[in-house]
Amino acid sequence: MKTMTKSKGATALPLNTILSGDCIDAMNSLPENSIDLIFADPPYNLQLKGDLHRPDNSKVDAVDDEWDQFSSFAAYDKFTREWLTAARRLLKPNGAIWVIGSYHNVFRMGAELQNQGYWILNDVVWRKSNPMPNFRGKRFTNAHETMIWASKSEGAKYTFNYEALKALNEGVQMRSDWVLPICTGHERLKDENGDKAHPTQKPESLLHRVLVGSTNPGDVVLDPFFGTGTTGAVAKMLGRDFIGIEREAAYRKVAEKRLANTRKFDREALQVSASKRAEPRVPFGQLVERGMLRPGENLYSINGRHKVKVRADGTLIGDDVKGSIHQVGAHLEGAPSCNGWTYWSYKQDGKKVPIDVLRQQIRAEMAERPN
Amino acid sequence: MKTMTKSKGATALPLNTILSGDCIDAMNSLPENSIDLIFADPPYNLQLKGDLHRPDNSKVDAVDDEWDQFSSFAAYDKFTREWLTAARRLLKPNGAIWVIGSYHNVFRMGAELQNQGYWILNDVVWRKSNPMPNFRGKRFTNAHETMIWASKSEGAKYTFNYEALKALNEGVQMRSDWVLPICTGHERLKDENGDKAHPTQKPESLLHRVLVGSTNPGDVVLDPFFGTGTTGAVAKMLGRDFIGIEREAAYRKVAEKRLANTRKFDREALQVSASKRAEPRVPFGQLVERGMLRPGENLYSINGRHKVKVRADGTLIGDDVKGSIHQVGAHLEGAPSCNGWTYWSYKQDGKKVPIDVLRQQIRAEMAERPN
DNA sequence: TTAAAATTTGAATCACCCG
DNA sequence: GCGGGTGATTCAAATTTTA
Repeated sequence: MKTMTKSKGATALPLNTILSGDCIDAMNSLPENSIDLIFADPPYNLQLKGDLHRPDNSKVDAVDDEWDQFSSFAAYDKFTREWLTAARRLLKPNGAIWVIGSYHNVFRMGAELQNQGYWILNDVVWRKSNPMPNFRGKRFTNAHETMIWASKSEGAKYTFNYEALKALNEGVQMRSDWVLPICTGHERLKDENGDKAHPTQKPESLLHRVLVGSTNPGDVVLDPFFGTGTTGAVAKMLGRDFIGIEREAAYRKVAEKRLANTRKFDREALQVSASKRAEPRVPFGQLVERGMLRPGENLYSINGRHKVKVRADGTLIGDDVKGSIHQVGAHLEGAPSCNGWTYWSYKQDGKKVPIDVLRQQIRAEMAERPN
Repeated sequence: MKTMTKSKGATALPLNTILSGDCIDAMNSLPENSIDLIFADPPYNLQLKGDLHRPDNSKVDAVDDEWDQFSSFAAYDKFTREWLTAARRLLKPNGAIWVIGSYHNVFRMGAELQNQGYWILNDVVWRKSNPMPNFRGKRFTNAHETMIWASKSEGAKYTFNYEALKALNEGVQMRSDWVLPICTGHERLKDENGDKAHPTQKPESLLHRVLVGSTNPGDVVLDPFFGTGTTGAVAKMLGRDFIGIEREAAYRKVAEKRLANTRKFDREALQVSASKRAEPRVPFGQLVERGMLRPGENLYSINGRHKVKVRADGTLIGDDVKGSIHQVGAHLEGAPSCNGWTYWSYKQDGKKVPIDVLRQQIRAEMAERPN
């Protein structure tokens, strides 16, 4: 499945592969403005002091790997500054980034994102339904992690599949707090000894929501701290291309095997609920041109308080106002704006019918006979 | 109720009073190592641009007060550095601080806390049960704010009333995410015109949990951004002493009146703080995200007459229909409504199993570990 | 008087295309 | 790049009004 396509000038993107080595060097080897989304789960700089034991004296298998050790905040900040700089260079102008962390590192990442000109869109809380309890009763159960979602710069046109996320949430808009279980059971990858292959493997459900919400099929997703490849696996399932970067050979090996066993969902399943904004624009005048409404015909406001006349050029005229369906509606309601399509009705057989019904008819025809 | 006690050397603490003026000057006028807990709700530096209207065209009453305006991140950082420095000087060696903020400012506060040698104990997420929605469908509903709880330094013996919090949480240890409603109704203070007295009044339930958890009766609690005095009111109710600092005379006036009407150990108010637990809603999309059902998988109607496919966003697609599990079921049966949970089954080992079984599984998980 | 329906409101970095 | 026109967009809870 490895591919080298979507070349940008002289350099091609190593799509659907895992690069080895230092993530900053690897990122700098890729062409600028070439990535749609970055998901980054960097070392958390945990600063654990000594071992932690449960009440039964069993030892907690803490994250004490060498890669998570930084000598100081300054060292961690330098690392953060460098990889975020490399990441920003890679992003397309309308690309975006997600970073995930805990209170140990997320404030430093968030501040650095802002310092570099990234524009924060949301912070999203992953609320774990089954976190590890606080065994000593000295603090609150650490039951969440924080993600930051940011565009490359202020004003960028980031991807946000609002309707798809709303559908995922059964018709209510998605909030900034996501309740999802941690990665356990069959999904949790094991090494040859049967121990967990990676200490902080993220659940696929988390990446599913991130990728459905902020990418489209065919987008290129980069994960500079690939680990055992959750980002790549979910990207592949969802029909996105991925690039992983991972320093540790053991993690790369587990990820390669995982990806080989991952299958893309079928095409139909990848279609998601689309926004109305994606529908083709229909000028109101077309209803008049097509004879669906006649010049001189009356339109009635949704609240029944206003009556206006259609003119031959597709504008409306009322007692003291004329203009487009939107302008006249806004003026009559004293509102800053008005969607004329849903505001006005015409009379058919004595009954009021919203003019939006006529727009639907035209759109249906367009779908049948494109052009 | 004003008192001047607990003198420290030559300087006495102005207990249970509201100091006027700039919070940094006021803090510097107080004796060092004298405060048990600081709760700080500083300006968030929202940087709002134009107006925002709801879909019904009503205008959102934005937080555009002069006190929330900063010229740059650098200016905001300088402000943060200065007040956190002054605050740290005031704290007793075993004292602690809480700060609250949103993604606009909380990362900068968190980083500065760490830089100054404060030791972060938890970040706590206030999940709002009734947040303002995202009206334009451009981002996730901003449904939470973040609090950081930190001791004066690493190794300090901070106060944590584990058992009291566990009791507040129906016998389960308190987690780092708190579901509480925003401040509305009778609790929301009004000015002479009947408008809200302060744009960002915090709910007493939030402060109740903070003060029960991290102070003891008789402790001195300082709030350098006192506003309309929620911290003071809850402190008084709980038998803690408070010191407030507030720049705006209008807020001080409202707070003084509020405090005069507040009584210690107000049973009724304590009841209010107990949060209601609602029946958990499980969106169908979560079954897809969690991998319990896979995009592309078939669902079968209870009568065996219909077969549809699951999509990645948790909607269904049939021959000529798509939508939620409920919408598609209703359409296929020609019914006005349909409970998709009981209407659809999936196949497991060749046998049809109602999807409601999967919902029961998730509900069971949630019931095991409530909140 | 009571229940139901309608209205109000909340720390918000909240369009996009075309000429 | 700028200005103007089109037209898409909300959830929970408290309060007020209507039936």
